[in-house]
Amino acid sequence: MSTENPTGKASVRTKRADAVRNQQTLLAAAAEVFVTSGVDAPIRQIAAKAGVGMGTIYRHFPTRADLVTAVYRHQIEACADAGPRLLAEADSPFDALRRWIDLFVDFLVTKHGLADALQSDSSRFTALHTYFLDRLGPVCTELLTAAVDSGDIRPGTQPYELMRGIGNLCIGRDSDPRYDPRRLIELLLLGLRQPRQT
Amino acid sequence: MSTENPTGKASVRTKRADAVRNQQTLLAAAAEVFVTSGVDAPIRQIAAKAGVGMGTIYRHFPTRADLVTAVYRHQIEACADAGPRLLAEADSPFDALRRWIDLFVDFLVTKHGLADALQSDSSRFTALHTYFLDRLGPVCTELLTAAVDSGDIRPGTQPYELMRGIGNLCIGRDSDPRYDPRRLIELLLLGLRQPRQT
DNA sequence: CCTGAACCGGAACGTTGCTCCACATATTAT
DNA sequence: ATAATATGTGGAGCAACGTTCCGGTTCAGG
Repeated sequence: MSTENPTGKASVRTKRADAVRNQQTLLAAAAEVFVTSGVDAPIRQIAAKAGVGMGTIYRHFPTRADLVTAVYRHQIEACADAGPRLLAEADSPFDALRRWIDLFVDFLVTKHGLADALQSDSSRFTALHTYFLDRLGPVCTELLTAAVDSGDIRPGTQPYELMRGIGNLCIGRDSDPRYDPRRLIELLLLGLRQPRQT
Repeated sequence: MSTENPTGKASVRTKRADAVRNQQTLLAAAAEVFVTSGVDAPIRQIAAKAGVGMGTIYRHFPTRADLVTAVYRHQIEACADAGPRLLAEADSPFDALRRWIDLFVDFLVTKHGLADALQSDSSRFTALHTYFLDRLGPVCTELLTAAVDSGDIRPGTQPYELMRGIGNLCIGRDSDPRYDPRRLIELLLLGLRQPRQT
Protein backbone atom coordinates (compact mmCIF):
# COMPACT_ATOMS: atom_id res chain seq x y z
CA MET A 1 0.00 0.00 0.00
CA SER A 2 0.96 3.64 -0.07
CA THR A 3 2.57 3.53 3.35
CA GLU A 4 5.43 1.30 2.30
CA ASN A 5 8.60 2.21 0.52
CA PRO A 6 10.39 -1.10 -0.03
CA THR A 7 13.87 0.03 -0.97
CA GLY A 8 13.71 2.98 1.35
CA LYS A 9 16.31 4.90 -0.60
CA ALA A 10 16.40 6.64 -3.94
CA SER A 11 14.42 9.55 -5.21
CA VAL A 12 11.73 10.12 -2.62
CA ARG A 13 12.54 11.46 0.75
CA THR A 14 12.65 8.76 3.41
CA LYS A 15 9.86 8.68 5.88
CA ARG A 16 10.29 10.49 9.11
CA ALA A 17 11.19 8.40 12.11
CA ASP A 18 8.46 9.74 14.34
CA ALA A 19 5.92 8.96 11.67
CA VAL A 20 6.78 5.28 11.44
CA ARG A 21 6.96 5.09 15.21
CA ASN A 22 3.49 6.52 15.48
CA GLN A 23 2.20 4.16 12.85
CA GLN A 24 3.44 1.18 14.84
CA THR A 25 2.04 2.55 18.06
CA LEU A 26 -1.28 3.05 16.36
CA LEU A 27 -1.44 -0.45 14.96
CA ALA A 28 -0.72 -1.88 18.38
CA ALA A 29 -3.27 0.32 20.08
CA ALA A 30 -5.90 -0.38 17.46
CA ALA A 31 -5.36 -4.12 17.70
CA GLU A 32 -5.78 -3.93 21.43
CA VAL A 33 -8.90 -1.81 21.29
CA PHE A 34 -10.44 -3.96 18.58
CA VAL A 35 -10.48 -7.05 20.76
CA THR A 36 -12.31 -5.31 23.55
CA SER A 37 -14.54 -2.88 21.71
CA GLY A 38 -14.76 -4.34 18.24
CA VAL A 39 -13.66 -2.81 14.97
CA ASP A 40 -16.24 -0.09 15.41
CA ALA A 41 -14.52 1.39 18.41
CA PRO A 42 -14.51 5.20 18.46
CA ILE A 43 -11.50 6.77 16.83
CA ARG A 44 -10.96 8.87 19.90
CA GLN A 45 -10.60 5.78 21.98
CA ILE A 46 -7.91 4.37 19.75
CA ALA A 47 -6.17 7.71 19.63
CA ALA A 48 -6.23 7.94 23.40
CA LYS A 49 -4.91 4.42 23.80
CA ALA A 50 -2.05 5.23 21.46
CA GLY A 51 -1.47 8.58 23.10
CA VAL A 52 -1.79 10.54 19.89
CA GLY A 53 -4.27 12.96 18.41
CA MET A 54 -7.04 12.00 16.05
CA GLY A 55 -5.39 13.87 13.25
CA THR A 56 -2.53 11.44 13.43
CA ILE A 57 -4.81 8.48 12.89
CA TYR A 58 -6.48 10.07 9.92
CA ARG A 59 -3.13 10.94 8.47
CA HIS A 60 -1.89 7.37 8.56
CA PHE A 61 -5.18 5.65 7.90
CA PRO A 62 -7.54 7.90 5.98
CA THR A 63 -10.46 5.57 6.41
CA ARG A 64 -11.33 3.19 9.16
CA ALA A 65 -11.09 0.38 6.70
CA ASP A 66 -7.46 1.19 6.09
CA LEU A 67 -6.76 0.82 9.76
CA VAL A 68 -8.61 -2.44 10.07
CA THR A 69 -6.93 -3.77 6.99
CA ALA A 70 -3.51 -2.87 8.32
CA VAL A 71 -4.21 -4.50 11.67
CA TYR A 72 -5.35 -7.78 10.18
CA ARG A 73 -3.19 -7.88 7.10
CA HIS A 74 -0.95 -10.61 8.46
CA GLN A 75 -3.81 -12.92 9.20
CA ILE A 76 -5.44 -12.31 5.87
CA GLU A 77 -2.19 -13.11 4.15
CA ALA A 78 -1.85 -16.27 6.18
CA CYS A 79 -5.31 -17.34 5.14
CA ALA A 80 -4.53 -16.62 1.53
CA ASP A 81 -1.31 -18.57 1.67
CA ALA A 82 -3.05 -21.53 3.24
CA GLY A 83 -5.18 -22.05 0.15
CA PRO A 84 -2.64 -23.55 -2.23
CA ARG A 85 -0.98 -25.43 0.61
CA LEU A 86 -4.21 -27.12 1.59
CA LEU A 87 -4.94 -27.97 -1.99
CA ALA A 88 -1.62 -29.79 -2.11
CA GLU A 89 -1.80 -31.66 1.15
CA ALA A 90 -5.50 -32.39 1.61
CA ASP A 91 -7.12 -35.69 0.72
CA SER A 92 -9.33 -34.15 -1.91
CA PRO A 93 -10.16 -30.74 -3.37
CA PHE A 94 -13.36 -30.82 -1.39
CA ASP A 95 -11.46 -31.49 1.79
CA ALA A 96 -9.12 -28.63 0.98
CA LEU A 97 -12.06 -26.31 0.42
CA ARG A 98 -13.67 -27.33 3.63
CA ARG A 99 -10.52 -26.82 5.64
CA TRP A 100 -9.86 -23.46 4.04
CA ILE A 101 -13.35 -22.32 4.87
CA ASP A 102 -12.73 -23.44 8.42
CA LEU A 103 -9.73 -21.16 8.55
CA PHE A 104 -11.69 -18.32 7.08
CA VAL A 105 -14.49 -18.75 9.57
CA ASP A 106 -12.08 -18.96 12.47
CA PHE A 107 -10.59 -15.70 11.41
CA LEU A 108 -13.87 -13.89 11.08
CA VAL A 109 -15.33 -15.29 14.24
CA THR A 110 -12.45 -14.42 16.52
CA LYS A 111 -12.50 -10.73 15.60
CA HIS A 112 -15.39 -8.94 17.19
CA GLY A 113 -17.59 -7.44 14.59
CA LEU A 114 -15.22 -8.02 11.72
CA ALA A 115 -17.77 -9.93 9.73
CA ASP A 116 -20.35 -7.29 10.50
CA ALA A 117 -18.06 -4.58 9.27
CA LEU A 118 -17.16 -6.48 6.14
CA GLN A 119 -20.70 -6.55 4.87
CA SER A 120 -22.15 -3.43 6.43
CA ASP A 121 -23.60 -0.62 4.38
CA SER A 122 -22.04 -0.67 0.99
CA SER A 123 -20.40 2.70 1.46
CA ARG A 124 -18.44 2.28 4.67
CA PHE A 125 -15.53 -0.13 4.77
CA THR A 126 -15.31 -0.36 1.03
CA ALA A 127 -11.55 -0.61 1.17
CA LEU A 128 -11.67 -3.54 3.56
CA HIS A 129 -14.16 -5.31 1.39
CA THR A 130 -11.96 -4.78 -1.60
CA TYR A 131 -8.84 -6.00 0.08
CA PHE A 132 -10.52 -9.17 1.22
CA LEU A 133 -11.75 -9.83 -2.26
CA ASP A 134 -8.49 -9.06 -3.98
CA ARG A 135 -6.48 -11.25 -1.71
CA LEU A 136 -8.80 -14.07 -0.84
CA GLY A 137 -10.97 -14.13 -3.93
CA PRO A 138 -8.44 -15.76 -6.22
CA VAL A 139 -7.62 -18.34 -3.60
CA CYS A 140 -11.25 -19.23 -3.22
CA THR A 141 -11.61 -19.42 -6.96
CA GLU A 142 -8.74 -21.83 -7.17
CA LEU A 143 -10.15 -24.10 -4.50
CA LEU A 144 -13.59 -23.95 -5.97
CA THR A 145 -12.63 -24.78 -9.52
CA ALA A 146 -10.37 -27.57 -8.33
CA ALA A 147 -13.28 -29.09 -6.46
CA VAL A 148 -15.55 -28.69 -9.45
CA ASP A 149 -13.00 -30.17 -11.84
CA SER A 150 -12.54 -33.20 -9.64
CA GLY A 151 -16.28 -33.68 -9.54
CA ASP A 152 -16.41 -33.19 -5.79
CA ILE A 153 -18.91 -30.38 -5.92
CA ARG A 154 -21.55 -29.17 -8.33
CA PRO A 155 -20.63 -26.33 -10.65
CA GLY A 156 -22.36 -22.98 -10.80
CA THR A 157 -21.25 -21.36 -7.57
CA GLN A 158 -19.33 -18.13 -7.80
CA PRO A 159 -16.41 -17.59 -5.41
CA TYR A 160 -17.59 -14.12 -4.55
CA GLU A 161 -20.99 -15.40 -3.65
CA LEU A 162 -19.59 -18.15 -1.49
CA MET A 163 -17.20 -15.90 0.39
CA ARG A 164 -19.79 -13.31 0.96
CA GLY A 165 -22.30 -15.84 2.12
CA ILE A 166 -19.88 -17.31 4.60
CA GLY A 167 -19.02 -13.84 5.80
CA ASN A 168 -22.68 -13.08 6.25
CA LEU A 169 -23.30 -16.24 8.19
CA CYS A 170 -20.59 -15.23 10.63
CA ILE A 171 -22.26 -11.95 11.48
CA GLY A 172 -23.40 -11.37 15.00
CA ARG A 173 -22.08 -14.60 16.34
CA ASP A 174 -21.42 -13.07 19.76
CA SER A 175 -24.92 -11.88 20.38
CA ASP A 176 -26.49 -15.27 20.91
CA PRO A 177 -24.94 -18.43 22.24
CA ARG A 178 -27.37 -20.69 20.44
CA TYR A 179 -26.24 -19.50 17.05
CA ASP A 180 -23.21 -21.25 15.63
CA PRO A 181 -22.46 -20.31 12.03
CA ARG A 182 -20.40 -23.44 11.53
CA ARG A 183 -23.36 -25.74 11.53
CA LEU A 184 -25.03 -23.80 8.74
CA ILE A 185 -21.82 -23.61 6.79
CA GLU A 186 -21.54 -27.35 7.10
CA LEU A 187 -25.01 -27.59 5.62
CA LEU A 188 -23.99 -25.29 2.82
CA LEU A 189 -21.03 -27.49 1.99
CA LEU A 190 -23.26 -30.50 2.03
CA GLY A 191 -25.48 -28.83 -0.50
CA LEU A 192 -22.50 -27.91 -2.59
CA ARG A 193 -21.31 -31.46 -2.72
CA GLN A 194 -21.99 -33.19 -5.94
CA PRO A 195 -24.09 -36.29 -5.57
CA ARG A 196 -21.77 -38.93 -6.94
CA GLN A 197 -23.41 -39.92 -10.16
CA THR A 198 -23.10 -43.61 -10.93
CA MET B 1 -49.64 -4.45 22.46
CA SER B 2 -50.24 -1.54 24.83
CA THR B 3 -51.53 0.72 22.10
CA GLU B 4 -54.75 -1.17 21.55
CA ASN B 5 -57.90 -1.09 23.59
CA PRO B 6 -60.34 -3.44 21.85
CA THR B 7 -63.61 -2.51 23.43
CA GLY B 8 -62.62 1.10 23.73
CA LYS B 9 -64.90 1.68 26.68
CA ALA B 10 -64.95 0.57 30.25
CA SER B 11 -62.53 1.19 33.05
CA VAL B 12 -59.51 2.78 31.45
CA ARG B 13 -59.74 6.19 29.98
CA THR B 14 -60.01 6.06 26.19
CA LYS B 15 -57.08 7.24 24.17
CA ARG B 16 -57.08 10.79 22.98
CA ALA B 17 -58.20 11.30 19.41
CA ASP B 18 -55.23 13.43 18.41
CA ALA B 19 -52.91 10.76 19.75
CA VAL B 20 -54.24 7.98 17.56
CA ARG B 21 -54.26 10.33 14.59
CA ASN B 22 -50.62 11.12 15.17
CA GLN B 23 -49.79 7.47 15.51
CA GLN B 24 -51.31 6.75 12.12
CA THR B 25 -49.53 9.70 10.55
CA LEU B 26 -46.28 8.47 12.03
CA LEU B 27 -46.67 4.95 10.74
CA ALA B 28 -47.36 6.25 7.26
CA ALA B 29 -44.43 8.64 7.34
CA ALA B 30 -42.10 6.01 8.71
CA ALA B 31 -43.12 3.50 6.07
CA GLU B 32 -42.43 6.06 3.40
CA VAL B 33 -39.07 7.07 4.78
CA PHE B 34 -38.02 3.45 5.30
CA VAL B 35 -38.28 2.67 1.61
CA THR B 36 -36.05 5.53 0.61
CA SER B 37 -33.62 5.75 3.50
CA GLY B 38 -33.82 2.33 5.08
CA VAL B 39 -34.89 1.44 8.58
CA ASP B 40 -31.91 3.36 9.94
CA ALA B 41 -33.25 6.69 8.81
CA PRO B 42 -32.73 9.48 11.34
CA ILE B 43 -35.59 9.96 13.73
CA ARG B 44 -35.62 13.64 12.90
CA GLN B 45 -36.26 12.84 9.30
CA ILE B 46 -39.28 10.73 10.09
CA ALA B 47 -40.57 13.34 12.49
CA ALA B 48 -40.22 16.01 9.84
CA LYS B 49 -41.98 13.91 7.25
CA ALA B 50 -44.85 13.36 9.63
CA GLY B 51 -44.85 17.00 10.66
CA VAL B 52 -44.47 16.25 14.35
CA GLY B 53 -41.77 16.68 16.96
CA MET B 54 -39.35 13.97 17.98
CA GLY B 55 -40.91 13.75 21.36
CA THR B 56 -44.07 12.48 19.74
CA ILE B 57 -42.26 9.63 18.08
CA TYR B 58 -40.57 8.57 21.27
CA ARG B 59 -43.87 8.72 23.07
CA HIS B 60 -45.57 6.34 20.67
CA PHE B 61 -42.59 4.17 19.88
CA PRO B 62 -40.08 4.22 22.71
CA THR B 63 -37.45 2.36 20.71
CA ARG B 64 -36.73 2.32 17.05
CA ALA B 65 -37.50 -1.37 17.01
CA ASP B 66 -41.04 -0.63 18.16
CA LEU B 67 -41.56 1.62 15.20
CA VAL B 68 -40.14 -0.84 12.73
CA THR B 69 -42.18 -3.60 14.22
CA ALA B 70 -45.35 -1.58 13.97
CA VAL B 71 -44.68 -0.67 10.36
CA TYR B 72 -44.09 -4.22 9.24
CA ARG B 73 -46.42 -6.04 11.59
CA HIS B 74 -48.92 -6.82 8.88
CA GLN B 75 -46.38 -8.44 6.64
CA ILE B 76 -44.87 -10.43 9.45
CA GLU B 77 -48.29 -11.69 10.38
CA ALA B 78 -48.95 -12.63 6.78
CA CYS B 79 -45.73 -14.59 6.67
CA ALA B 80 -46.59 -16.35 9.89
CA ASP B 81 -50.06 -17.25 8.65
CA ALA B 82 -48.66 -18.62 5.44
CA GLY B 83 -46.79 -21.35 7.28
CA PRO B 84 -49.66 -23.66 8.20
CA ARG B 85 -51.39 -22.94 4.93
CA LEU B 86 -48.39 -23.99 2.91
CA LEU B 87 -47.99 -27.10 4.98
CA ALA B 88 -51.52 -28.05 4.04
CA GLU B 89 -51.42 -27.29 0.36
CA ALA B 90 -47.86 -28.05 -0.67
CA ASP B 91 -46.77 -31.29 -2.27
CA SER B 92 -44.53 -32.21 0.60
CA PRO B 93 -43.30 -30.78 3.89
CA PHE B 94 -40.03 -29.99 2.19
CA ASP B 95 -41.83 -28.11 -0.53
CA ALA B 96 -43.78 -26.20 2.09
CA LEU B 97 -40.60 -25.29 3.89
CA ARG B 98 -38.96 -24.15 0.72
CA ARG B 99 -41.87 -21.98 -0.25
CA TRP B 100 -42.16 -20.50 3.20
CA ILE B 101 -38.51 -19.59 3.15
CA ASP B 102 -39.07 -17.97 -0.21
CA LEU B 103 -41.71 -15.78 1.36
CA PHE B 104 -39.45 -14.95 4.25
CA VAL B 105 -36.61 -14.00 1.95
CA ASP B 106 -38.87 -11.89 -0.23
CA PHE B 107 -39.95 -9.99 2.80
CA LEU B 108 -36.45 -9.35 4.09
CA VAL B 109 -35.05 -8.50 0.72
CA THR B 110 -37.64 -5.92 -0.24
CA LYS B 111 -37.13 -3.81 2.88
CA HIS B 112 -33.94 -1.86 2.75
CA GLY B 113 -31.69 -2.79 5.56
CA LEU B 114 -34.27 -4.78 7.44
CA ALA B 115 -32.13 -7.87 7.51
CA ASP B 116 -29.17 -5.78 8.55
CA ALA B 117 -31.12 -4.29 11.40
CA LEU B 118 -32.44 -7.64 12.51
CA GLN B 119 -29.02 -9.05 13.20
CA SER B 120 -27.04 -5.94 14.08
CA ASP B 121 -25.36 -5.54 17.42
CA SER B 122 -27.21 -7.54 19.97
CA SER B 123 -28.22 -4.49 21.96
CA ARG B 124 -30.01 -2.38 19.37
CA PHE B 125 -33.24 -3.66 17.86
CA THR B 126 -33.73 -6.28 20.50
CA ALA B 127 -37.48 -5.82 20.40
CA LEU B 128 -37.63 -6.39 16.67
CA HIS B 129 -35.51 -9.48 16.99
CA THR B 130 -37.79 -10.77 19.70
CA TYR B 131 -40.96 -10.11 17.78
CA PHE B 132 -39.67 -11.93 14.75
CA LEU B 133 -38.73 -14.89 16.85
CA ASP B 134 -41.94 -15.01 18.82
CA ARG B 135 -44.11 -14.82 15.77
CA LEU B 136 -42.16 -16.65 13.13
CA GLY B 137 -40.17 -19.05 15.29
CA PRO B 138 -43.05 -21.42 16.08
CA VAL B 139 -44.07 -21.46 12.43
CA CYS B 140 -40.59 -22.37 11.36
CA THR B 141 -40.45 -25.04 14.01
CA GLU B 142 -43.65 -26.56 12.73
CA LEU B 143 -42.44 -26.65 9.16
CA LEU B 144 -39.08 -28.00 10.16
CA THR B 145 -40.35 -30.82 12.31
CA ALA B 146 -42.91 -31.78 9.70
CA ALA B 147 -40.15 -32.08 7.14
CA VAL B 148 -38.02 -34.07 9.51
CA ASP B 149 -40.88 -36.38 10.45
CA SER B 150 -41.65 -37.09 6.84
CA GLY B 151 -38.03 -37.93 6.23
CA ASP B 152 -37.61 -35.09 3.76
CA ILE B 153 -34.74 -33.47 5.59
CA ARG B 154 -32.11 -34.55 8.04
CA PRO B 155 -32.75 -33.85 11.70
CA GLY B 156 -30.56 -31.75 13.95
CA THR B 157 -31.23 -28.25 12.67
CA GLN B 158 -32.69 -25.75 15.07
CA PRO B 159 -35.37 -23.36 13.80
CA TYR B 160 -33.67 -20.40 15.38
CA GLU B 161 -30.45 -21.23 13.70
CA LEU B 162 -32.08 -21.62 10.33
CA MET B 163 -34.04 -18.40 10.54
CA ARG B 164 -31.07 -16.47 11.70
CA GLY B 165 -28.88 -17.92 9.01
CA ILE B 166 -31.36 -17.01 6.33
CA GLY B 167 -31.66 -13.55 7.77
CA ASN B 168 -27.92 -13.20 7.74
CA LEU B 169 -27.63 -14.33 4.16
CA CYS B 170 -30.04 -11.59 3.16
CA ILE B 171 -27.88 -8.85 4.61
CA GLY B 172 -26.47 -6.26 2.29
CA ARG B 173 -28.14 -7.55 -0.79
CA ASP B 174 -28.41 -4.06 -2.26
CA SER B 175 -24.76 -3.29 -2.14
CA ASP B 176 -23.66 -5.66 -4.86
CA PRO B 177 -25.59 -6.87 -7.87
CA ARG B 178 -23.60 -10.08 -8.16
CA TYR B 179 -24.72 -11.28 -4.78
CA ASP B 180 -28.02 -13.09 -4.70
CA PRO B 181 -28.83 -14.66 -1.36
CA ARG B 182 -31.34 -17.00 -2.94
CA ARG B 183 -28.73 -19.12 -4.62
CA LEU B 184 -26.97 -19.79 -1.35
CA ILE B 185 -30.21 -20.48 0.41
CA GLU B 186 -31.00 -22.99 -2.28
CA LEU B 187 -27.68 -24.63 -1.53
CA LEU B 188 -28.52 -24.66 2.16
CA LEU B 189 -31.80 -26.39 1.48
CA LEU B 190 -30.03 -28.91 -0.67
CA GLY B 191 -27.72 -29.65 2.20
CA LEU B 192 -30.66 -29.95 4.54
CA ARG B 193 -32.34 -32.49 2.35
CA GLN B 194 -32.09 -36.01 3.58
CA PRO B 195 -30.39 -38.37 1.18
CA ARG B 196 -33.13 -40.92 0.60
CA GLN B 197 -31.85 -43.99 2.31
CA THR B 198 -33.11 -47.10 0.55
C1' DC C 1 22.92 25.08 12.34
C1' DC C 2 19.08 26.23 9.33
C1' DT C 3 15.11 25.68 6.83
C1' DG C 4 11.32 23.70 4.55
C1' DA C 5 8.54 19.87 4.34
C1' DA C 6 6.31 16.53 6.93
C1' DC C 7 3.95 15.70 10.90
C1' DC C 8 1.10 16.42 15.05
C1' DG C 9 -2.68 17.65 18.18
C1' DG C 10 -7.10 18.77 19.15
C1' DA C 11 -10.57 22.52 18.56
C1' DA C 12 -14.52 22.90 15.87
C1' DC C 13 -18.40 21.60 13.05
C1' DG C 14 -22.17 18.63 11.50
C1' DT C 15 -25.03 14.65 12.46
C1' DT C 16 -27.39 11.57 15.31
C1' DG C 17 -29.91 9.32 19.45
C1' DC C 18 -32.32 10.35 23.31
C1' DT C 19 -34.21 12.96 27.49
C1' DC C 20 -36.85 16.34 29.63
C1' DC C 21 -40.22 19.68 30.66
C1' DA C 22 -42.92 24.02 29.80
C1' DC C 23 -46.78 24.42 27.09
C1' DA C 24 -51.00 23.01 24.48
C1' DT C 25 -55.15 20.31 23.98
C1' DA C 26 -58.69 16.86 24.60
C1' DT C 27 -61.78 14.87 27.82
C1' DT C 28 -64.51 14.88 31.79
C1' DA C 29 -66.76 16.78 35.74
C1' DT C 30 -69.43 20.50 37.49
C1' DA D 1 -70.35 26.70 29.30
C1' DT D 2 -66.54 26.53 32.08
C1' DA D 3 -63.15 24.78 34.86
C1' DA D 4 -60.09 20.94 36.22
C1' DT D 5 -57.03 17.42 35.05
C1' DA D 6 -54.99 13.94 32.49
C1' DT D 7 -52.72 13.41 28.34
C1' DG D 8 -50.09 14.58 24.49
C1' DT D 9 -46.72 17.64 22.03
C1' DG D 10 -42.63 20.14 20.43
C1' DG D 11 -38.08 21.02 20.30
C1' DA D 12 -34.15 22.80 23.06
C1' DG D 13 -30.34 20.60 25.11
C1' DC D 14 -26.88 17.12 26.06
C1' DA D 15 -23.65 13.55 24.86
C1' DA D 16 -21.20 10.77 21.56
C1' DC D 17 -19.23 10.30 17.27
C1' DG D 18 -16.95 11.01 12.53
C1' DT D 19 -14.36 14.09 10.06
C1' DT D 20 -11.95 18.33 8.66
C1' DC D 21 -8.65 21.83 9.24
C1' DC D 22 -4.89 24.54 10.50
C1' DG D 23 -1.40 26.77 13.78
C1' DG D 24 2.41 25.04 15.87
C1' DT D 25 6.16 21.45 16.18
C1' DT D 26 9.85 18.47 14.79
C1' DC D 27 12.65 15.92 11.82
C1' DA D 28 15.93 15.24 7.70
C1' DG D 29 18.84 16.98 4.39
C1' DG D 30 22.05 20.43 3.20
